[in-house]
Amino acid sequence: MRARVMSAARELGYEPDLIARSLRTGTSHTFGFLVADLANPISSEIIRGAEDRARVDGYGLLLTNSEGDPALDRANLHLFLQRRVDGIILFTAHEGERAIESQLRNLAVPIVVLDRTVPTGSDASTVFFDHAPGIAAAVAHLLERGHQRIAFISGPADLRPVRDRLSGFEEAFRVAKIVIDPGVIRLGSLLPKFGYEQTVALLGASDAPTAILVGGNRLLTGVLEALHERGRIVGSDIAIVSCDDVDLTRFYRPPISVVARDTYQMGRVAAEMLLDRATDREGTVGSVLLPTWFIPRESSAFPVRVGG
Amino acid sequence: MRARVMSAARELGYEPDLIARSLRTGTSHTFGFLVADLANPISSEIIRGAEDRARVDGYGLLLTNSEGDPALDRANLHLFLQRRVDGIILFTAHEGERAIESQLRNLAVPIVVLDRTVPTGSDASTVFFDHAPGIAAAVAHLLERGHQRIAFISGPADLRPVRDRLSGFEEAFRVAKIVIDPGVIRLGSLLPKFGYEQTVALLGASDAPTAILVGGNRLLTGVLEALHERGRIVGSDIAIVSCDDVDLTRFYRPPISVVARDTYQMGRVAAEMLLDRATDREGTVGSVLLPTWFIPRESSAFPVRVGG
DNA sequence: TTGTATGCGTTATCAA
DNA sequence: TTGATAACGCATACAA
Repeated sequence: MRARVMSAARELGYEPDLIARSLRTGTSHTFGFLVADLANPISSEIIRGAEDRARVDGYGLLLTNSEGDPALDRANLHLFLQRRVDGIILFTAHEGERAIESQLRNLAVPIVVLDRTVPTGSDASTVFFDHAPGIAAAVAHLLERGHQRIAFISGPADLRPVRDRLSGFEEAFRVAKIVIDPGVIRLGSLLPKFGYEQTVALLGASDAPTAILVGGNRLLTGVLEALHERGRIVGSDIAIVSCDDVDLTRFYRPPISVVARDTYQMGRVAAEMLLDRATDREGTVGSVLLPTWFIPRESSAFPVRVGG
Repeated sequence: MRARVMSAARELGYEPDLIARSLRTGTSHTFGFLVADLANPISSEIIRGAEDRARVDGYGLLLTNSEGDPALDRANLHLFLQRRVDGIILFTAHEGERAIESQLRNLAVPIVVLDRTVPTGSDASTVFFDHAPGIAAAVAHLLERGHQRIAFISGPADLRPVRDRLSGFEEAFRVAKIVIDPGVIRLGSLLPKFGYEQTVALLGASDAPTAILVGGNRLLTGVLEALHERGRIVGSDIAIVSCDDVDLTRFYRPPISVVARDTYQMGRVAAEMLLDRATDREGTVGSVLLPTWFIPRESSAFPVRVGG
């Protein structure tokens, strides 16, 4: 009797309507993914990981890109809720946005926040990268080669990855028992323009650094542009270490040393955490810390000349 | 009377349920975006354009990545239909997939296919890049500098962008009244590995090319790897022209000439076409052709030595 | 096992 | 203008 219905359904080309099913069951089998900077290759990798993992369990990904605009973040988050997504992955540009934080407190659905600190009391899950050790290893590597003045260019000081990288930077100096000249620390923005400006400023100073640690993958292009303009040769005139192992760092001549991380895995883990909470498998709010590691390459291999 | 309801709604924190609305109205305000290679920066740019445009009209983007697997493409397409999306953007890895093509014939929703030929009789809209002129300009530029043996490495011959680029390549030689040695045309795959293998083979031949035209942005890393390995210097030992203006081509030393295109715009246009059909504004099946252009840089600037 | 009724939260229709 | 009611397509609960 059941078989007759099935065959009739096939004959008529019946397709279940997932929207009607969602209305009835209250589960949309969809996660919202809010990303602030889709142009960053890091973002696509995370999305790829999350989509791969979510798809296995039949979940789809609703993607929005806010281009770093907090108002858009807020609106998109609101839309996710109205669309009755079963979970949200948040990869915002800023931290401590009032409107977002209030959402994080009384949330109707599971949320995973990526590499951003969440306010105490919110029950959002988190996935962090452990930036400090990778950076510390990079700085130790530079110090070993005789660099004394190592500049650090990175984003706004209130952003968790920036704070984390800064603490790794400071830690390495502490271990080496060397005092940091605060003038070499340039925090402000993760955009290429900032990398360019700060590099120009650093090179122009009387006590120019012999090495630059670039704390953000998009900063690197700005830094390189400035170095090219001033005729500095990476890997002999100046040592460079960047963040994230992208095509540019791998295939630049000389290859550029980086602090690497597995962004695809971050996406997978985030989706996994949502699935654990969305389905029945005893999911709860949690936090995962993923490693970073230093990959030395030619851009920072040369020993610095003493006195130079 | 209406005002009283509104204020009560606000007081109770009422939020319309978009799923219920979808069930009733039959419109989900969602587009499905099927991409085959999310790891390609080109894909993210297209997605960014489409999402930006769709959002303005209140449409969301449901994203799936098939990693070039036709079976996944098919499954994802099917899921889109069950989810009652209002339109679909298709950016597949292959062309002429049986299962996909049959979907394209009797489609329930508007579809826009990106840079792939659709079977005659299907009423899918299309957005193409006009690859040939950009490539032809690049080849003309190389011929002017005295290059006689210009290799062309690109993807599978049945892929529209590859055919299109090949025809631009051939056209430039025809105009210059030079016969192409078929041995320099290497079609097969758009992946870095293929670029590496073919470059190694080309360099090893007795009549090695003096210039390589790289027909696909991901091929470039493989080509560069092979050149580095063999100690060839880009821009003096050999001329290089690649496709797509990405970070690597802009900041490589010397900067690499490229055939550029506006991928963000492709995304915008695709979303626009779907919106025209999804809403009432007289949308119909159409086709848009977007330009490509040649950007000469140092990697191909030097004149080739006569006889060399 | 098989059939029938109810409700999910909307929008649309029709009466009052 | 305002109010009551049906229907979108499914899943569930209950009756036959």
